Amino acid sequence: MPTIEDVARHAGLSRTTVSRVINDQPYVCDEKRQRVVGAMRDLGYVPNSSARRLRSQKTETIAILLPRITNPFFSHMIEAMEKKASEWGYQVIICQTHYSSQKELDYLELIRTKQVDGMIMTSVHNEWSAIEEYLPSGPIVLCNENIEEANTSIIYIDQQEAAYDATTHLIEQGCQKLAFLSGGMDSSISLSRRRGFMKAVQKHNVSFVEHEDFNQAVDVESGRGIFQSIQQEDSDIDGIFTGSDEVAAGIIYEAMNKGISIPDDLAIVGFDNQTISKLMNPSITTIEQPVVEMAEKCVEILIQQIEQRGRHKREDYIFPHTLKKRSSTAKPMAIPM
Amino acid sequence: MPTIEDVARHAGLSRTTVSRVINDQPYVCDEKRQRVVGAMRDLGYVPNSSARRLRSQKTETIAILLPRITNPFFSHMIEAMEKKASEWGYQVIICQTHYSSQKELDYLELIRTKQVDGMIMTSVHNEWSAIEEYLPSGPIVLCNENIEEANTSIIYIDQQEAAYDATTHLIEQGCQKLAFLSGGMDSSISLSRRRGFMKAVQKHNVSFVEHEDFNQAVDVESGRGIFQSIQQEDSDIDGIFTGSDEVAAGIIYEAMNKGISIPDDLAIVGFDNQTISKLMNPSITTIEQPVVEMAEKCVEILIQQIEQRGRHKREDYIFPHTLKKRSSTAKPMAIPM
DNA sequence: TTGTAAGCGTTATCAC
DNA sequence: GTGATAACGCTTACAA
Repeated sequence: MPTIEDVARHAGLSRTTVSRVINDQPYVCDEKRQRVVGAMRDLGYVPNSSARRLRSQKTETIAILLPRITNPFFSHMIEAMEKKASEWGYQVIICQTHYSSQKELDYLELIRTKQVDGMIMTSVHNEWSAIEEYLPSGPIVLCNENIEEANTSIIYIDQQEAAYDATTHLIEQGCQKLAFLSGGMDSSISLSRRRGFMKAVQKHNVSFVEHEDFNQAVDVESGRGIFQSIQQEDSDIDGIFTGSDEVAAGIIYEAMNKGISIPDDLAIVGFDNQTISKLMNPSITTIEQPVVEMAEKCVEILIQQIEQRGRHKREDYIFPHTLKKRSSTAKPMAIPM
Repeated sequence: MPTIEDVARHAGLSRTTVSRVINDQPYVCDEKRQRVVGAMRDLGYVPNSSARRLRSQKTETIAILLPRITNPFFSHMIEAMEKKASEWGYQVIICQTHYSSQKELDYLELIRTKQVDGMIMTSVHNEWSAIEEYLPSGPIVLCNENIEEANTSIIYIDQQEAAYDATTHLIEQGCQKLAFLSGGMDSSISLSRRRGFMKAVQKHNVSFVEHEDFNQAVDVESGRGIFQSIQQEDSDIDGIFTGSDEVAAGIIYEAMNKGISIPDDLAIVGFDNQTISKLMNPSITTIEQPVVEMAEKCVEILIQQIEQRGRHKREDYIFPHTLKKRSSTAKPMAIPM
């Protein structure tokens, strides 16, 4: 591997001049510039990026923390983030926490050890106070979760309002007894959605059922399991807010197998407007988030913070959501309210 | 940010000794080891990884090239790769080529500029001769595509055999006129599958239809489009090999809308055994690949090559595939053969 | 406009 | 056991 020194010697010039050419700086006359370019080509020179990083204290790399990339919501988000980052000349390191707070901390070390210039967290599994410790090492921007105490910029949709809209829709369709599913008791997202659900339920004075495993609804399998337990123990539930298209798909799949009619016997709302929500039969009513726009905004903000240096105060970017009404809630004799 | 020098001063020792402690080397007495550890803690020291990279000529990072991460086949593959790499202490950079040969070359530069120690390519959009140029810079392992000329290790399933099995299954179910869909004329995967399809068709002397846009079948939308064109121009086709569960889902979706019965009027085979193939109604007959095992093997081989240095000769790792028979091909009056 | 030289933070070599 | 010292390959004051 030739170094800048080799190029300089080959061109009969100094390292400085070569460096200037590499970095497109002025103060090199055309003739020498050509000589350098020629020498680089002759030797097949490429700048060593480790050396550049050490010298310039920049990595042009960002880390994205997420639970699992196979969740389509996150894979769409990452797709857009990587694309945007790449346009700005940044690399993306992917960090799957698999819902572990320890792995989250391990990955946060990347910013302390200067392996990345900045970080995006799409989920948060530690107390904010623990994450805050890393802020002095470089910018961290949140995308998706809205942590109240967080003193850094955040991108999200109004989860409470979204859940309220979805729940109200179920009620408008004539549901009398609801269930609220979520992917965990502790996440900021689940908490907000629960608030929205409760607000709608209380406003319209509709009853609802709670159950331990309603808070473990994360994928198709858990959706299937929950349907079975509902059928055995709470078969009078006639409307479910799932918080996930995959969970909704699992429930619908199992319901069809058992001959339960969706939406007549049971109406269901998903979340995220994933491909599957359109393809299922019946198709799934769901909440759409502008993932791509959120992802792009997030990368822009992060890179801007990286390039400006210094500490940045919190700014909230709240994106709009949309209720996509489809067959899984289209009760024939819905009562207009 | 404290440096090793600061720690050394704080502990009243030399950089060397501190370095020995950091790297768990012998020849440091217990007392001084403790002093160093204490100093590191006091100062909140973390080793600077850019400096380490420069010094050791290693990045502990690998790049994974893929078309788009939103394709579930690839997101499952990446999930497993990242997990495995992380177990070995390696970072993963994600590189989406979006099917562009130029972007592929851009990302290959990562290995020349020593930003990564090695590389996994899950798709190939350049001539092998172009990619070969990068081999001297570091190991590149292929996972998924089987390039004949490639002089590097490869992991794949026998695509020809898989397509042959799927096509034979369609024929066994009584299909008389088939169609072969693929995601592009030029990829090694499409070519192998086409060979397998042709082999089955010729062996059983069944007819088939060719059409320009049958080679542009990449996602749900193109599946829908192709169904429409088939219905207009080739409505006597009664069996389709799609090469993709998403395309199959698109066709089924559209067929249901148009009142065409699957599999009675039209049987369909997908590929990859994605979540959606089980959930669609009718469920999709498909070919399963052991993605996770392939991904893990691939990372192991790559890391092994990285840590052994030197040039490695090609080895082929061929994984088994399985035909998952489901409703989309379950013709009631199938003729056993 | 060009070159000299001093680091960036580590680790490896060698002498003590 | 321990500690100077010289790289690793690059950028950037500062001098010329």
